[in-house]
Amino acid sequence: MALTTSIAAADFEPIAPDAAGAPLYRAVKRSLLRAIEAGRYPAGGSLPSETELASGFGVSIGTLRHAVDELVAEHILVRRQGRGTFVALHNADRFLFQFFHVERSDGLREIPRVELVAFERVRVDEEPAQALGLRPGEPVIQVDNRLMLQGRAVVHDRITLSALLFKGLSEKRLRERRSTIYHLYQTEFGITVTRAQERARAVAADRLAARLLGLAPGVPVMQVRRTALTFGDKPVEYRVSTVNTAQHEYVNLLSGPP
Amino acid sequence: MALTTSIAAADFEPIAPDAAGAPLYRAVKRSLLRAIEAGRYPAGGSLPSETELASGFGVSIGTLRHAVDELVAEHILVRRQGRGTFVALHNADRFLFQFFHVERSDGLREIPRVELVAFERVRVDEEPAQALGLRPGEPVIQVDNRLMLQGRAVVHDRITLSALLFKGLSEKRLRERRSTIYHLYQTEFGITVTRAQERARAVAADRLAARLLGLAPGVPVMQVRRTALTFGDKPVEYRVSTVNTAQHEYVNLLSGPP
DNA sequence: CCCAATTTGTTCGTATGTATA
DNA sequence: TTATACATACGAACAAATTGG
Repeated sequence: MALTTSIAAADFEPIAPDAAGAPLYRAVKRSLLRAIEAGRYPAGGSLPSETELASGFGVSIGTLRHAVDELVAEHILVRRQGRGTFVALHNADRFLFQFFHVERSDGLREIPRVELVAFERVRVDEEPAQALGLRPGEPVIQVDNRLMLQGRAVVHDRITLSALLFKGLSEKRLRERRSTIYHLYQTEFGITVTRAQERARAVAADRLAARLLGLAPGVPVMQVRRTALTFGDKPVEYRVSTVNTAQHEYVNLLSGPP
Repeated sequence: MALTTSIAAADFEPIAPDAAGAPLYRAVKRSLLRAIEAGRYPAGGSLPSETELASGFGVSIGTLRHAVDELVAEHILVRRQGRGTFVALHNADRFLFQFFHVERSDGLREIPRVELVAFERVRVDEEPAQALGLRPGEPVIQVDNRLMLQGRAVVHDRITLSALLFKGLSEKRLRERRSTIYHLYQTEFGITVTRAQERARAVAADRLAARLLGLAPGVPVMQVRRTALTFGDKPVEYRVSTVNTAQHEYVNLLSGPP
């Protein structure tokens, strides 16, 4: 016999229209999203079944599915026929390549080997402060990584994270992680990166980049500034990547108009 | 009284399952896509109503909507409540910015002023030939544009088009176009660009770029190679953009995992 | 190996609301 | 105002995938 206890009361906030005349499925979607943001369901965890959710919200199965459809389209939920609906998990290489855009000029994609070059706790500079919505001088964690492809140093990443948001992050935990750093954010800190914005320029390699990438200073390199966002477009990571594009390229796939 | 003539027979190929066990709405989607590709409905033109299409295909309204939903998500169709369903039109500035990614470092977006620098009919080189799926030496049209932002030359584009595909394209028609070049492709040649792939590198400015952008040769610039695709991922345009990123940046918005 | 229970996926049909011409 | 078109919401039935006995 299946339990038919109320779901809505305990796990979700009551559904209320977003605005006058707003569709019902949007209210359901918002309630689901709030529950996920609040960590009510851990990343990778399963939600109640569609029939349970629908009856819990007091809506039809079709309306519930419409709401879940949109969350699936936004990559926040994942559906698996016969198993259930899950909070999206960023465990695989698939996720890596969603945000890692460097590949060899001939099109070869490889998983980069990451070398941690430096791990520091510092006060935040003007530029990352603005990107992360912090006041200059607030404590941040600054990580320098070197990414190797085909045994060659191709990318230098300088990552800036709010020390408050990533309380307890240590060099050890960073070194000992399996999988990607975004997977670490998600599993260890409950922070899911949903989107990112990147701005790229061509610059002459500075001394640090030249040394780490084995280049002559002044050689043209690509500099990519990335702000990674979580739910509600809240910034959680600022990253400056310096890419040696002598043998590699920065790849971008565009789709049609929105 | 509304006409209830059969739609499917005249306008669409009969729906047949893609494969054993493939869902019905996919077959409907494919048939719709074929009709659009074939130019059965011009860009910007309206499709028959959902009820007409559904009865024409012999499926329920819900199944028809599911098929159209996917085409809308892929930006191939546009729905307007109370008006109808239309083949997506690339008329607006909105479309321009879908493929134009350069903006000022402070975030200012501006519509570029385009100067046609050269228009030539030549035999295609190795690189654009491969991108366009042509044999080296086939006739192509080569267009050189200079893009001005805030009165400054910021981008040089070299565009390569198959002379066969764009038969009748002249310098005059190119100069006299309103709107974007992709809009011209669509309205004058029936070619709709749906997606594009870009590969970027940092390079030292060559003499041509230096002259056109008013730079010293050797200055770092971004070089973006773009292949623009139409339905069925058929390549229709190859473009090499050289960007002076001294005051401007190349912007890219990423969404979550697929 | 098969069966049964569970869960999502697909398809159908109907009714009503909202926007447009 | 009226007719038409898409948007939302409801409910039902069966298919397909998964899991566990």
